[in-house]
Amino acid sequence: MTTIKQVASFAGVSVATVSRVINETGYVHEDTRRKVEAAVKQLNYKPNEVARSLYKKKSRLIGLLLPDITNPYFPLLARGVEDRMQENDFRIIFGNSDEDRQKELDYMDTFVQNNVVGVISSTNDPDADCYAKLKIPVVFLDRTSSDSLSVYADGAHGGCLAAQEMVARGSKQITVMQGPAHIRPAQDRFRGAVEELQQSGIAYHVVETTSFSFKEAESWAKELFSKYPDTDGVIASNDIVATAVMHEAHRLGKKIPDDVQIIGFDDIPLSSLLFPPLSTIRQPAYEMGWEAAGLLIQLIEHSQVTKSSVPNLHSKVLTYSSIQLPVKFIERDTTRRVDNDG
Amino acid sequence: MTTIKQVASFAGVSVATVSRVINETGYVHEDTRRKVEAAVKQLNYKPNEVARSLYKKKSRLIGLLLPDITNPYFPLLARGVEDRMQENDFRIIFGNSDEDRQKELDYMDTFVQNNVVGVISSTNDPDADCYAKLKIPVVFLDRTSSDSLSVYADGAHGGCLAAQEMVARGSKQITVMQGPAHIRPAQDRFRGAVEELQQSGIAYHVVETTSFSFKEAESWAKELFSKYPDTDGVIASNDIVATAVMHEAHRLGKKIPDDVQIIGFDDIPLSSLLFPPLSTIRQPAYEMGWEAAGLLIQLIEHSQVTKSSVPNLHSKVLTYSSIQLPVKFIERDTTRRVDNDG
DNA sequence: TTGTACGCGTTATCAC
DNA sequence: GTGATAACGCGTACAA
Repeated sequence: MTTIKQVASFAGVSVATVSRVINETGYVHEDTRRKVEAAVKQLNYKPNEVARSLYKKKSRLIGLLLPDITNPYFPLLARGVEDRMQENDFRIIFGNSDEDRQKELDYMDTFVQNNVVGVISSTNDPDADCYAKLKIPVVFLDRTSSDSLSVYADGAHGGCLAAQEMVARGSKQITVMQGPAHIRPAQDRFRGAVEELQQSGIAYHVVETTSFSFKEAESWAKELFSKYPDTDGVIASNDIVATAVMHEAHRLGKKIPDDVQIIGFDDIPLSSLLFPPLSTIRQPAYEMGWEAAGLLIQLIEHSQVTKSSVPNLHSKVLTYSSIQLPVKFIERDTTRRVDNDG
Repeated sequence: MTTIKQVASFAGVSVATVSRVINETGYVHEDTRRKVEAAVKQLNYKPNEVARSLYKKKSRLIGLLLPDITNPYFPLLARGVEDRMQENDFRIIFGNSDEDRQKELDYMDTFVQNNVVGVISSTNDPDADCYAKLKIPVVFLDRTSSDSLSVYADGAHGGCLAAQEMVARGSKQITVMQGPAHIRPAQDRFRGAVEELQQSGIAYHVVETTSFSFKEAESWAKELFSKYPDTDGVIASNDIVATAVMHEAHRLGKKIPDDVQIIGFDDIPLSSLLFPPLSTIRQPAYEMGWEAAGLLIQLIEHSQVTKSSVPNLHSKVLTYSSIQLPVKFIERDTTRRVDNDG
């Protein structure tokens, strides 16, 4: 690897001068600049990011922590983050937390040990110590915290929407699957749905679930139809769970959507490929990742930032706020057309 | 962030001593060790990886380059890599290449600029200059190169298997979808299938495809059934394409598997969730990632490595070789039971 | 306009 | 056993 020193001697100047042309800082004679640039090109010199990072105490790296990239919801988020970071010349140190506290801590440690300039995390506990102690900006993705900046979808409204659409399409005996208790967004959408149902005075049951794994979802689906056989509408906690419900309905010979309507949540790529294609509440996952990255970049670039909760009106300071993205009902074929209302 | 210097003065020793106890190198009196350890704990000292990396010219980072994490085949690979790396205290700088040469180069550059100690890449051109020039070990994942170490699945055999199973289940008019020309594994499985078909003397047609995107796959599926309406068996280039074929067959009112059998490739999580669940050739993606990471770690740890192609029998040297993992036919419901052969 | 010299936090090589 | 100290590659005062 060529160093700045080699470039310097090759160009017959000092390292300081090379540094100046590289970073476009300070004066440098046109001729010297050309010599240096020639040397850089010829030696194919690329500055050593590690040395830079050590000196400046900041790198071009950001940390990205997601629960599990294997869960089809997260790759979209990751891609949104990556694309925007890439465009802005930031690179990503990536890790899966498995919602495991220890792994989360380990990753946060190595993030700071590697001088990352910011982190994006999808954690269940945004108020955890490891984030509070951080001296670099953090953006929570798909999760919310009152104290920190977040990018998330409007889960409550999503749940509400699901309930409305289902009721509008004639379901009278609705069962709502309640997602894992420790996952905030799952609870938000659950509450949204339940509140809407209560207001409309529609009968509903609740089935509790404790994970988003398909295997387990299958057994909750069985439980659902055995406990509440009259169910004619299911609001699932996400698309994976909805898929399990579809399978079970299928197995029981129930017609979808005639006997039972199903609405999922997320709109993962899978959803449109099912038979019948799944109606669902779409979270704009890619955009969420994209926005989170954008927000973090802003935070990084204007380091002294005031959070919107405490706007400082006396000094010219940029204020940033959390971003809530809208969700949307995606009508496909596990719900009846509104015309056909029963 | 606490530095080694602060730990040193806190413990009343020199930085050298602290370094010794941290790295367990050289002698250090039991009492001193305890003092230092206490200081480390109290100050919550974590060595600065960047400084380490600068001095040693090697980090605990590896580069992982995948075409597109949004393609459901890749998260499994990524997770396999991540899990094994995590266990061995390596972290990952991750990027999507989109099969784009420039992005690939950019990522490789930043990998070396950040002193990564190894890279795992799923590239279409393992013989590219940027890999040859690398002074650190590389493992190609899901792709092969004669000159370099790879971890991949036996695509040719997979294609052959698909053809065998399809023929054994009575399809007489088989159409094979040929995957993108620039993607080696796709061509391998295609060739495997075609060779097997030729040997068995079975009639077959070929439909060319140029990507793995579902949108485009839909039009090829249409092309398939309009050009070759008698097709009673489809060997798809992967599960996404197979799904598109299922959709089209569905639309045309063809019964699966009675009128037409379909076999996919990969066994992505989606496949088992379709209706009917998709029969496919399973690539052990997670294991592939896991193995690639393992191989790379070996390479990193015994830096002077002889590739298996040139075994050096005269000196005690470890030799490594590429790893080919077996594929497997996963019988689900888009193929008929063998008993029911037509 | 340019060069010298120091420091960023570590590790390793010496002396002591 | 332990402690100075010179690197690692870069950026920036400061001097020239």
